[in-house]
Amino acid sequence: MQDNITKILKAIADPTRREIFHALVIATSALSITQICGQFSMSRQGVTKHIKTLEEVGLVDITTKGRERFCLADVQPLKQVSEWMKFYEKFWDGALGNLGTYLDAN
Amino acid sequence: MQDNITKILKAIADPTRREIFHALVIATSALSITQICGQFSMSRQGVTKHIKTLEEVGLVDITTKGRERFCLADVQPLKQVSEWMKFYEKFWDGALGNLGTYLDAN
DNA sequence: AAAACAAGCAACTTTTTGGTTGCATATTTT
DNA sequence: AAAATATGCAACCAAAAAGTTGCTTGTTTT
Repeated sequence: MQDNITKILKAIADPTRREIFHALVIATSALSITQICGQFSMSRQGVTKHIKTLEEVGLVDITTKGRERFCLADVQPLKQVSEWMKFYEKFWDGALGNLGTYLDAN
Repeated sequence: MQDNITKILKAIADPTRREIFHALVIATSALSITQICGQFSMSRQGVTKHIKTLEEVGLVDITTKGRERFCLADVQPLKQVSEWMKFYEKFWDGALGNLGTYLDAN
């Protein structure tokens, strides 16, 4: 299909998914699907789908406990984004950042 | 419409756009639309569209010179992504985000 | 055992996105 | 001035994504 960094970027490119992810990161404990859905105005299935795509890229881990499924955020995949950006950070301070800085540094 | 960070993330979530952006960042000078298109197998209009969305979020600056339009990469917008991620970097080292806390608590 | 609850699956609709082709316009070049 | 070049614009198409609703399955609770 597509490469990993693309999938991760697509996952966080959606505002609802960023909200869900954020809610999970700041949560003091794992949240069940229903608990998460309760925080959004859209349908349960809509939220569930978003959680699923987050899970697929590893930004959310899910553990089943009885009839409930508890979600936890995992920031690890973001490292790949960070890694991708690292190259461009070299150009942070060049006014319009093109090669100059890069050549100097290498 | 949508907020800025969302637009920037969507822009870089597409692999072709990341390629175009990268080509511009490492270019020694501004590249014309045709020069950029030459590097891709898809149609000129396809590439042009991608360049346009990159321009809309500020990742590419364009200057017209006669009948040509020259493109330069601008990494600045990526700072917003970096900024967004900063919050989550705090959790970089918790093995699985807050899973530890969760397991301990049960 | 029946009712209530948590959640998944599947089908379907709408919108967005990635990509195409054809045509128009302005600028060079010959 | 005619031909060639660089590009934009608009319409169109196909595939993917976002979101909905209805039904099913398993687990608790009463």
